[in-house]
Amino acid sequence: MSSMIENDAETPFGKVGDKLTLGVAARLSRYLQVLTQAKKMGKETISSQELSDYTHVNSTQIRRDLSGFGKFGKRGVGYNVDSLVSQIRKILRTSGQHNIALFGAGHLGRAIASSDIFADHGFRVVAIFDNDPSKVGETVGTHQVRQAHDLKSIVDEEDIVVAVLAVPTAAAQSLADDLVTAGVKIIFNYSEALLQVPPEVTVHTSSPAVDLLYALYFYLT
Amino acid sequence: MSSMIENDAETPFGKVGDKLTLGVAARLSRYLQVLTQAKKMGKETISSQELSDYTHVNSTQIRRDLSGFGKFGKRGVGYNVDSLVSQIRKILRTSGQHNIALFGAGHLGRAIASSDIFADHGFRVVAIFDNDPSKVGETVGTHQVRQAHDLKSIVDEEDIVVAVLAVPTAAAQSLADDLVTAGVKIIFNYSEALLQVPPEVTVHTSSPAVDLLYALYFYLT
DNA sequence: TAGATTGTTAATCGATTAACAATC
DNA sequence: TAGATTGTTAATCGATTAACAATC
Repeated sequence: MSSMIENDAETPFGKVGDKLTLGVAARLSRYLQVLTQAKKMGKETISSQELSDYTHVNSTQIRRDLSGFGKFGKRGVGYNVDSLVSQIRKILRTSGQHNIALFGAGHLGRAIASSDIFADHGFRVVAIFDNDPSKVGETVGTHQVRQAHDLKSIVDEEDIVVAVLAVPTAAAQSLADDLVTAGVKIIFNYSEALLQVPPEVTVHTSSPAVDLLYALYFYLT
Repeated sequence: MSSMIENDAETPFGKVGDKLTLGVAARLSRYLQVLTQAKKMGKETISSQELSDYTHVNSTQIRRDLSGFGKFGKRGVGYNVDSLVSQIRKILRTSGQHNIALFGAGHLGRAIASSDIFADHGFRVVAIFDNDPSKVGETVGTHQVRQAHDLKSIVDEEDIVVAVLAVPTAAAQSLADDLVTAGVKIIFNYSEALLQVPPEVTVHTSSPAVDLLYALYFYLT
């Protein structure tokens, strides 16, 4: 009945002790993205080759990554989309619900609030903030825009783990400071500020242009 | 005067023949992102350790990546931000201007059109399209929203390399088909569709939630 | 059965890192 | 000079891949 892998004296591939290596965790996340999309499109089964086409990860590596955690596939058939989604969620320990606070009720904030991208992966926007008095009180999605004061009590009450910053670059650092004080551990930064945070806080800065540069390089060569 | 690296019999690190390896190209792109932000903030010099703090890439590796192309740094001082930006752009062959067509004039499209994220890296939005008649003709940024017909002639005339899709998921695949026909080679997909394209076309699907899952894993463990 | 696709091995290749001399 | 930081080496470690038996 155990879906855990025994920890022998030898470390299994792709893992260091209990933790996944960076590479494996990143790839599993990508598989999850494609699987979630595939599920929405009604696909019931997917092969490692199809996953490879969408993720650009070699199909052997996909099978290898997955087989390290169990025999999830059926030879001659492929992987069941539904069950693979829940297996990977288990491995990544992200099966639960995670609460997000969204900062900034401009175009980007509204786009995020009305999108499924976070909801599909178990992230729920529980509060939207903006410091522009003309926006406070407006309804965005199912939330009313609030002013961002007394962050600490809101973060505690709503059990907020992640803050998404869709604010102007000039406002980002001071907001980040407040968030750190309030105890937020993961900041998802859509602004162009280089955020300074203590080591226990993770900042992920969105960078579509960087992704494009990368794609362009391989197009140009 | 040559800024090129000689191609000896032995392959230099991080390169396969003429081309960068995937890893090096990805990391150089990330350095560029941080450098561009640092430049905006008025920073003139940056050390490999600082770059490491912002990119989470080991500082030795950063020095190694860079030193493969020349001696860009100054011992005891660090790297000049401006000159490193132009060196990396040269290496990635993305010094020039690249034209983008943006599809979708909703919240996300407007957020993209009014942002500097693409402009800062030499990408210029040259046209915005939407099939909603009520949006056609509206002004977004400096452009008027157009209807997306006769794509081929627009792509040719405006020399469009990249299409950015900020359209509803249901509309994405048929638009992608039209773009492929029109000769677009890179599609940046913000929808949740799993796009099917021929092998010569690159699709990059934006996935903030996946990035979050990944960050969350390391927070939870 | 025949065809397809997984799970796994074994070999190779590239990434990563600590350490330190060079030098600004 | 003293302190800082680069450029580079050498060793290790993890990622990648082709190939194929197992089996659905």
